[in-house]
Amino acid sequence: MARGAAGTETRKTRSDAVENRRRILEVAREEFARSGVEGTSMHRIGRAAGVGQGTLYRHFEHKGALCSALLSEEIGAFVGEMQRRTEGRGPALGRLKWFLGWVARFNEENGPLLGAIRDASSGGRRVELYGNPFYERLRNTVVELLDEAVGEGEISPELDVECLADMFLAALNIDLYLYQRHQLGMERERIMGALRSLLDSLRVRV
Amino acid sequence: MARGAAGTETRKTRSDAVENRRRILEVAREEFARSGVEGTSMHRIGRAAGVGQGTLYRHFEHKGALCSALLSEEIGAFVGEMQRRTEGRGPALGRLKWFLGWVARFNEENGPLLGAIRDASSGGRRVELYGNPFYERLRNTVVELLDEAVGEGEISPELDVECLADMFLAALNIDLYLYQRHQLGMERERIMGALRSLLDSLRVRV
DNA sequence: GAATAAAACGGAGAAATGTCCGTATGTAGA
DNA sequence: TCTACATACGGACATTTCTCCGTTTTATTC
Repeated sequence: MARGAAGTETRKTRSDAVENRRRILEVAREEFARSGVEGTSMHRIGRAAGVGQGTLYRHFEHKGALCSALLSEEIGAFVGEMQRRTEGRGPALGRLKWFLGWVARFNEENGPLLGAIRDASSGGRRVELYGNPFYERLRNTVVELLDEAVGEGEISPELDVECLADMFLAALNIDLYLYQRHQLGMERERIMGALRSLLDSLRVRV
Repeated sequence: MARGAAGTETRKTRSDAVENRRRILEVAREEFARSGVEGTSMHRIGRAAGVGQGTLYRHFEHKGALCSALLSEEIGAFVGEMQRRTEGRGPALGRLKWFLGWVARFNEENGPLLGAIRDASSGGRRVELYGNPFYERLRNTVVELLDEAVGEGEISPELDVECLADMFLAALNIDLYLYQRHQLGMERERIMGALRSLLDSLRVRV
């Protein structure tokens, strides 16, 4: 406790560690694409990346964390694009519908991967569906749009927009979505239709 | 294919199998209570019940299935009571609100257990949130109540009640519920308030 | 009651996840 | 460049879930 006034003395990350982390992600992406998340063992990822188990787990606490890191990369672009396009103008409720449709399409495309990822964790370390940066951004967008809708007098100011935002997103929850699509055989358009009708019913009638 | 006209010839289940199944459930309930779901291995359950792994897995395909079976027992009474009390009369939408409130209260009481159970499975065999008998019954009840509401002219006949039923239940999804309660610090009454306002907005205005 | 075949049992072991700790290596200061 | 040590590496291993298959038991038929 003698040196470094702030006590936040920090050493540059070792270059081999940086490189290893990069290679693990690269290899994992390939292997997951080839054999699926389930079908790819952590052991194999380690070997393919040329690192031992200790190293692998030093970088990613568990398989779910590795999946999350991978998904984060994929998601980045999606969220950016999406948020930019919801900033347009026009009735906020209309933009919210469009936004939720986009989320449904994302489910459609990444459903299998998301499902696999959600299944991939064990030992109580499942990938969190809520409370991660991705969900926060989705949630914020919905809240903002609902707020705008309130501001524009489209919907009642008495509504609890925070809570409703969660509920609209829950309607597109990946677990439910997969169940409706594959177990119940509903089409995406049907699901979106129901959700839209719910949004429309919020409208204040003159 | 000579005997048994209907071809549904069936043999009485072996008594040892019946007894083993019963004992496995009994032991599992105890061990889970003592050490938690996570902290109890299938191995241990087998030993404590006096059966081998093969037998254990013959009765319950995977740990999640055992959890489900256990939960089903707990749930039985709950669902019966619930369904009986929703058969009363009065406006269907009001009864639906009451019913969903009941589900929320169930979440409140069994949340930690449900969460633990949901985490407990591995190898892609997690406890299914959808498509199990419990969910089916919840879903059916909501669908029936919505249908009644349509019949009584409370809500529009154009609504997709099947799909909406899933969405209302999704609003009380255990994962979301736990997140709202503990991460976001929302009270149960707040959550129910938002859900009720959503239901009210469905009303056809005169 | 004995024969028979279907059903269930048991436990070794395959395969996966995640931990531990002795060893190696890169970074910073002299 | 040399030294010191924080940091990262590696792989054996403990633990767990679930499978496989030879053996045993039970219900049924005669």
